[in-house]
Amino acid sequence: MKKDYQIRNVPRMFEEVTRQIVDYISEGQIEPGTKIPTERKLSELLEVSRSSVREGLRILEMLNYLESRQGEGTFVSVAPAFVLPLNIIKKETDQKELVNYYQVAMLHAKEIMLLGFDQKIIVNELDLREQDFWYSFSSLLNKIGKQLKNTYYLELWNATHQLLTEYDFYKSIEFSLEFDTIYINYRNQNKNNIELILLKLKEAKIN
Amino acid sequence: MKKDYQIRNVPRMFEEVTRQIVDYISEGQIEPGTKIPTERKLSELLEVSRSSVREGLRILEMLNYLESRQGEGTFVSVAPAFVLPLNIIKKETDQKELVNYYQVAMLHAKEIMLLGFDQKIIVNELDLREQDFWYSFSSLLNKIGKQLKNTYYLELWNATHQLLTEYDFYKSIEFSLEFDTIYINYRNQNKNNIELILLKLKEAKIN
DNA sequence: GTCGATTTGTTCGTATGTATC
DNA sequence: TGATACATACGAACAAATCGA
Repeated sequence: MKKDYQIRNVPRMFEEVTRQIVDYISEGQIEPGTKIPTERKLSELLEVSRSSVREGLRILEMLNYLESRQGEGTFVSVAPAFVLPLNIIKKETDQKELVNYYQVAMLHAKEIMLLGFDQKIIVNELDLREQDFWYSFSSLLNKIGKQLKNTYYLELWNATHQLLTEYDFYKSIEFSLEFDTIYINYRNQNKNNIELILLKLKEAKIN
Repeated sequence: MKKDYQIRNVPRMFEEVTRQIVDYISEGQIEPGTKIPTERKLSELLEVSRSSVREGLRILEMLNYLESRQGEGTFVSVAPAFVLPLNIIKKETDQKELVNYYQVAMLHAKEIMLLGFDQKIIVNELDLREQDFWYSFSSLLNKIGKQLKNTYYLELWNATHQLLTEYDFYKSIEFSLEFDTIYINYRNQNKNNIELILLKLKEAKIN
């Protein structure tokens, strides 16, 4: 008699711990930066061993709910809506995976700019002459994206962009485009031009 | 002299453990389902304590690189490209967050269908008369998305869709649409119709 | 600048629960 | 039933970092 109809039916201590701590934070409306009880206190409060508490804390730390610092304590931080495993575990990766992330990034870049038009979001004071294309582009997207009702498009952009930067992906893209071209087209509300540019960028040749 | 220019400069054991295990898996091209050495063996091999090994394993388990089963062992599994913290830690959530995820989901649904057109992906044998709209819709997207060069759009759809289902979000959407409408329009390659339908769905009223 | 208290990081030994044969 | 292998869990101890008196 197999029980292949049920997976992970046994809850484990550390899962309970993560649940409790998340509840503690969200119910208590604890602000980011606030210190939470020490591992030993949590161990007493939740009536589990310190080891189990630590396993739970690891999970929350990795999801960016918390940050632990030796000698100081454990602090609440701002959890992202999306986590990219590659951002946590730096491993060897083939170009194909990165291209996939790149296309997702560009999809969200496009959505951010188009929604920026619709919601008439104006971006001023962008002086990035010294910076490279992708840095500037990301700055623009952040200025727009933060003002959108839905900030998840931007979150996904930032998560993928960070990954692509750390894996040094952009250098392998063949394209010739000044950032100003994008910036000016956005300010002039040339929707069609922007769509065209972003499409070309998305379909750019990768070395 | 403060060292605020550097965060997390001290690597911790469990981080080293995760890195090593990931390397072990990817370099050895270990197939999903394969058993990895026991915690005690890993502890000896990596020359760290059992607790540290376990903290590392927790991380990889949560990112779906691994799965541990008591009494059996720890097994390699297929890691996703995106992780949604809400899918791991079930906590109370306000509707606003879910709407954000919903819009991201719809963005990717649209991308999957449009790319499905371009790449002339044909979907047959879809008999879902007994199922509800979202189940059928997701089935269609999966049939198309799996055949795309870039499967990350589908991954993001599935991750968000799973979340929305578990949080029982769809019942709060006001819309009246038969799945057949979408299916027929896709088969007839009515690109404009599809775009229109998906836009309406994305902008649907939420209760 | 030193000392002591606090707190996380890490290790080890032991006991228990679960699956397989 | 028993034996073995393995993950789960606990608690005590010590190391290392931080902070304030």
